[in-house]
Formats: sequence, C-alpha cells, structure tokens
Amino acid sequence: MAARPPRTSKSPTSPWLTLQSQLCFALYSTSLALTKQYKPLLQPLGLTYPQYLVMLVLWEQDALGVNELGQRLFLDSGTLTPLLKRMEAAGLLTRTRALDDERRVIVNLAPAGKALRLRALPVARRIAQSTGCDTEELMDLTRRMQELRGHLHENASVSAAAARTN
Amino acid sequence: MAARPPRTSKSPTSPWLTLQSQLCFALYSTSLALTKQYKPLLQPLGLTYPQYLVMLVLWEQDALGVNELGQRLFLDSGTLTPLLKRMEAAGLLTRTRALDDERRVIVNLAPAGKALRLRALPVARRIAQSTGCDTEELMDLTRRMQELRGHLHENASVSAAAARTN
DNA sequence: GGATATTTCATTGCACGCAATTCAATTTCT
DNA sequence: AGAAATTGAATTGCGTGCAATGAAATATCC
Repeated sequence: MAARPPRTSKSPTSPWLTLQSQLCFALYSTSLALTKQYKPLLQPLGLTYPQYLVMLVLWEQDALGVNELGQRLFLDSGTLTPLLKRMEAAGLLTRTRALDDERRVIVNLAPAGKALRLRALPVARRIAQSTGCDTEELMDLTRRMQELRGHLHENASVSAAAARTN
Repeated sequence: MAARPPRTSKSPTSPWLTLQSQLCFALYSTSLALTKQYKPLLQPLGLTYPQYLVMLVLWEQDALGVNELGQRLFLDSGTLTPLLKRMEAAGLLTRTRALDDERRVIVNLAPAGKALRLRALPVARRIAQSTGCDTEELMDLTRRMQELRGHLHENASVSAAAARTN
C-alpha cells in the first residue's frame, strides 16, 4: 500500500487541507454528478438542467420578472438572460416588457412550455430512485442543505456590507 | 404550517415537482454559494476554485497524470487540459510527457505551486467558519454527500453498461 | 421641474463542465 | 511483424455562472 506521510512532522494542519476539502468538494462533485444524472432524462424534453429549474419555477408561478426568477434560483441576469433567450427561441416561453415599468421583462410560459410539464413529471421520481436514498434521507439532506445555503448567503451579505463601508 | 396540496385532485404528483426538486436544487444552489465564498479567499492566491482543487490533490501527491487527477476530481481531460494549461502559464506547475508512455502527461508542482501551500492553509478553516456548522455536522454532511455521490456514479456506470449492450 | 440616484435588464469577457471528435502512442490479436 | 483495437490528451462546440460594465427607465431629492 502507499506509505502514509508521518503525522508528527512538517504539516500538522494538513488534515484541514484534505479532510476539510471534502466538505466543499463533496458538495461540488456530488452536485455535478446529480446534474449529469438529469441530462439523459431532460435531453428528450430539449432542456438543460438550469432550464429545467426555470420551468419548475414557472410551472409553480407564471409571469415572473427576470429578477424574481433570479431570486428564486439564486442566479443573476448575466446567467438568466441568455438562458431565457434560448428557451424563448425554443418556443417554451415569451419575454415581454412590462407595460407599467419598461425596465422589467416578464417571462410567460408559452403553450409548448405548459405542455412540457406532463412529460417532466416522471423525471424527479426517477432521479430520486437513482440516489438510492429513502424519502426521509432525501428530505433531511435537503433541509440541511437549505440551512447551509442560508448561512452562506447570510455571510455573503455581511461581507458585501463590510466591503461597502470601506 | 403550510397547507399541503390535496392528494386527490388535479396534480397528485405535483409535490414531486417542487419538494423533490429541492434535493437537486438545494445541492446545486448550495454548491454554487459555497464556491462563491471561496472566490475572495482564492483571488489573492491567483486561483479559481477548480484550480484550488487541483492544487489540493497535488499537495497531497505530486507527479500525477491527467487521468489520475481526473479520477480524483471526477473531471475529464476536456475540463482539465485548458485548466492545467492556465496553471502552467501562471507558473504553478509543469506538464511533461511521460518518458515510458508518450501518451501520458505528468503534472508536477513548480516551486511557486509548492510555495502557495502555506498561503492556502487558512482558506479551508475560514470557509468552515462561514458555514456556521460545527465540525461534527460538517463531517456528517461530507460523509453522506460521498455516499450519495457513490450511488450516483454506480448508477451512471450501470446506465453506461446498459447503453453499451444496445 | 430638473438633476441625481437607483433599479432593471442586457452585454461582455473569462473560466469552467462535458459530450463528441480527433490524433498519436501503445497494446492486443493473429 | 502487421492490422486492429484501445488508451490518453487535446480540441471543438455549446451552455452555463458570474463579475463588471452599460444603458434605459423610473424614483428621489432639491
């Protein structure tokens, strides 16, 4: 087997650079692996994973502005604008300026976008199966991810505020 | 608490399209948020987050091939090759063809890359702080992410094998 | 009312991820 | 040994993410 470097000398903080990397890295690599699982299921629907997320939001509530979409998905206009344009070109949705405030762009589901919902229904269940986790585990993990995300966003706001006072 | 949509009418599978979306989406958005936390810490080191991951691997074991790096990081040459070239241009590492097998490219840490380790040591700890979780929670989450990733990769192998027999 | 500030989206530039393809080097088969 | 298959990187093309900037519309201040 491979020789382990001696614990006593040289790099006592090393565990933080490997084990600790695993919190971030585990999340990063697992997220990528999960997205990859979606690909073959979404391909027949003509959707990428972020586009699927947009559809999930719109199926819940239609006629949202770009910023409202962004708040729900934690994405900004730099990501969403080209993505929405592609989805518009695919006939899934429409983008129209709001009449009362011409800065805002309202995203509406097109008929093809509404129709896609039925074909998308089985996707989530099949993914849940491929995780190999039971529902309880999935819900627990989800809740804790949301908490962690909350902490991180909180922290980011504080940093941004601190930077603003410089 | 929030009212649950009735199971009997209209869209009985709807919960799967929202609550279930949260397993994947929670992971996805949390991973992005975590990467964003790294950015200001890695910027002074001249590293992006994936580049930081490469350095973590090389600090543990130097002189790896591109494929070995890829196996550890779950990334392929399409991602790694341009990334490694940028890091080579930055003077962090060298890329040399293996003498015994000219197909293989060996990645070695350059002096500047080795020196960077000291400055990278505090990063992981600061991230751990900003998660707001204690060490136990971090370790538990990490372990379960790794298990989930294992399931997904397993599943992907099976799918690939099935596709191969078609 | 008019200058100023803010809001909202769009654009640009850069760095991933990854599927698909290409190309050279090596291994395997016969 | 020679042909065929395999392996390992590199390349290409596309779709994100995101910081930074721009531009237009609206809100605020005086």
